This record gives sequence, C-alpha cells and structure tokens, in this order.
Amino acid sequence: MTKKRQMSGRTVAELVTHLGRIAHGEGFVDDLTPAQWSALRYFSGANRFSRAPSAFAEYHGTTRGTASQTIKSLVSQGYLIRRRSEADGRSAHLDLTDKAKAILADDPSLTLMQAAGALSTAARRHLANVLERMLGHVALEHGKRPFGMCISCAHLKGDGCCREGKPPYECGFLGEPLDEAELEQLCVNYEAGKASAVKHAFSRAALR
Amino acid sequence: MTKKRQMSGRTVAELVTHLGRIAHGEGFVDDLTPAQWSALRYFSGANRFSRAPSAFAEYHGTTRGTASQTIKSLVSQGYLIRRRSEADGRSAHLDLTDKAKAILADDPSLTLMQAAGALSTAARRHLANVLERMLGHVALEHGKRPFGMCISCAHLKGDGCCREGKPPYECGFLGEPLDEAELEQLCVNYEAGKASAVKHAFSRAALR
DNA sequence: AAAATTAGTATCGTTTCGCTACTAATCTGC
DNA sequence: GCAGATTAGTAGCGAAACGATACTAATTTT
Repeated sequence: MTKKRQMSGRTVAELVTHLGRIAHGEGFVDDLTPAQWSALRYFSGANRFSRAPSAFAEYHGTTRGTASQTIKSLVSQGYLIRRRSEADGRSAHLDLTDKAKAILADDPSLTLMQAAGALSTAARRHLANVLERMLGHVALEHGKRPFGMCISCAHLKGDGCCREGKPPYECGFLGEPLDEAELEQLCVNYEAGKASAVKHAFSRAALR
Repeated sequence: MTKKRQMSGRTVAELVTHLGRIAHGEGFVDDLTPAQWSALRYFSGANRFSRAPSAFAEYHGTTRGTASQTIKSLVSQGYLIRRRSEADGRSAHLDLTDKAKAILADDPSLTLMQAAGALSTAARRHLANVLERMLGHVALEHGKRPFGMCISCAHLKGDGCCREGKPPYECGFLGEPLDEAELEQLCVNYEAGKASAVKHAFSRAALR
C-alpha cells in the first residue's frame, strides 16, 4: 500500500523532472544560454516587488552570485535595464527591454507551454492547481519560498470593486495597491491561501 | 481567448520547470552530483533494453559524451557495473550495485516524490496521465523519444494469462517476453498506445 | 553610534556539458 | 561478400554554470 503510493509518486516525480529537462534542454537559442532564458522568463512574469536579483536567485534555486552574473550578461546585451530602488538603496530593479519582449516569442520552452495549452481548460487548471500544491510541499521542505500569483495568495485583499479612494485590489503584506494585471504575476511574498477556492477549483476539474 | 489559453499554459510550464529545478536543486548529497543522481535514478527505473549509455543520454537530454562521462564516474565509484552486450558488441549494459540501491534511499528528489505521494490516488493518476501526454507532445516536437512504461505502450502484447509456452506479456516491438515487474519500468522504445488501453492498464495497476 | 543584517557584486575553482574527433561493431546496398 | 554508411561508446578540449568565499554599501537593530 505504502509501497504503491511511493511507486507512483516516483513516476510522477520522474515525469516532472524529465519534462522540465527536455523542454529546458534545447537551450542555446538566439545566443542566449538556458540560464539566461530562465532569467528572462522570470523577469517577464514577476511582479514589481519581485524583479530583483536576489528574488530571481531564490526562484532559480541558485546563489545570488550566480544570479548576478546571469543578470549582468543580460543587461550588457540589452535585454534588461537596471534601475536603482528608491525605497531601498541596496536593491535593484530589472525590467525587460523591447528587445527582450520580442525575443521571448522564440522562447525554447514554448513547446512546453503549447503542450500545456493543448490540454482542456479544466485539465489545465487542475494541473496548475496540483502542481502548485506540490510546489508548496517541496518548497516548505527545502525552506524556500514557493513563489505564486497574487490571485491565489493569502495576502490578497479586495474584491475588484472600485470604491472611492480604494484600489480594486491590495497586497495585505506589503500594503500596496494592485491592479488587475498584476494579479497573475509571480511574487516572492506569496503565501498559500484560499484553501476553499483551491478545493473548489480542484473538485470542479476532477469532474471533467 | 487564445491569449488566455497561452497564459495559463505558460503558468503550467513555469510550474513544471520550477518544480523540477527546486527539487533537483539540492543536488550535492552524499558526494554525488545532480547529474549522477539523475543517472542513478534512470538506471534504477529503466528496463533491461534501456540500460545503455546512449539511452540514458537521450533520456537526460544530453549528448552521449556527457552521459558517458557521468556513467564512468559512477562505475569507478562502485555504483554501477558495466557489462558488455552479447547481442550487440558495441553496446554496454549498466546495472545498479547494492551500494547504489542503498544510497537511493537518500535520493535528494525524494521530497518531490513525497509531494506527489501526498496527493490522492485519483489526482496522482490523473496527473501522471496528463504529464505523460504533455511529455509526448514535447518529445514529438523535439524529435525525441518520450520514454514510457510498457504498461501504457502500444507495443505491449499479452494479457497476463499464462498459456503453455507463452509468456504472460510480450513486447511486440522487440519480440521479447516481459514479466510483470518489467511492465512499470521505463523503456526507450515506448510508443504512446491507445487511450482506452492506457485507462485499462492504469486502473488495473491501481488495483495491484 | 556600533554591531548585525541584507542586497548586490567580484573572483576562483570545480563541475557540467556541448562539440569534435576517434575506435569498433553492425548494418546496407551492390 | 565486401565497401561504405550507420551506430554505440569514449576521449579530450573549451566554454558555460555554479558553489563558495570575500568584499562593498545600504539598512536595521540595539
């Protein structure tokens, strides 16, 4: 019984790593290395609180030094623009240039996105949900932050309704207003929440 | 519409690569490098037709040269045993030593397996199924073989019933008999089978 | 104001890995 | 059969990735 569970857990784990590796494998496209592609992808999807070198380092599972190196090369190649943080003089913000946005259309991991896109909407949502839970489990075990979207974050406040002087959404952790487009960006400060919403989406997908 | 589909496909793709990287990240355990752990895992799960350097190279998304190097180090450390193939003088077979089997209990990607194991049986099976489909899609796109288990392979013949002189299962591609334990091992020659067969095999395996 | 913490960078040495070249065994076509 | 092509595996080189350490500068703590 336990053995069987172990067994198919192993199968799933192998599928995940294999899939990740294969999709990531064809890396050296358009003169960018796999690590550089990862960084570009990260800065493309991260929200404004998370577009810093150390956040990327943590996301990418590497050291700040390595991350710094990757970022430096992207800045020198004109894919990222570095900007000092006004709030904290130590921090730096990285933003994508138009050149970067253009080249992301050739992202080598596009086939993986397409493979996911080929699934039914329900299956895809279910999949995202399950993977998110697994990520939470693994991140917790490794003492890392899971990185998730505001849309399913415990810190999210607000209901999208505009009241006078109030933003439609807000991050309860940072006390910062959020607009709708930001809800689906990655954040370092993500904390798993909304168990009910999760379960709801989950059971719905399972019926498919 | 299409944009939204793209969007959440991207989310899923990112989850997969992130999960793979995080779990794989904590790699340098017990004096083995991440690549060596991968190899060990591969040779632990691959069937006897697939335990060759080139098969591992393809699975691991790398070149034969690199794979050869990784394997060499494992052999010299006493984790793998090299054996010449009698059928094909060019080929080599690698088998795990007891030392390797013992160390696999410390597999750094164990947390990922546990995260998968924490799911419900139905969710896990569904997940494996979906990931398998995605892998097929990606592998096809990249011109690589998807590597799967006999249990859901189009080449599998037989129904598990022992008739006189006939093995319970057989690989229709290689014309080789298969025993039950081999049905859940990885094979290079895997080819996606009919969806109905997949479902059947899966539900049967679940009962085991 | 001193000490501790944090963000980021620089540098070094190891490891990984793609690439090319090579050997040896097997397969193909004439 | 036999010459040429193909395939399995290895060797070695150079580039890239990355962990580790050490460092600067800004911020927070006490």
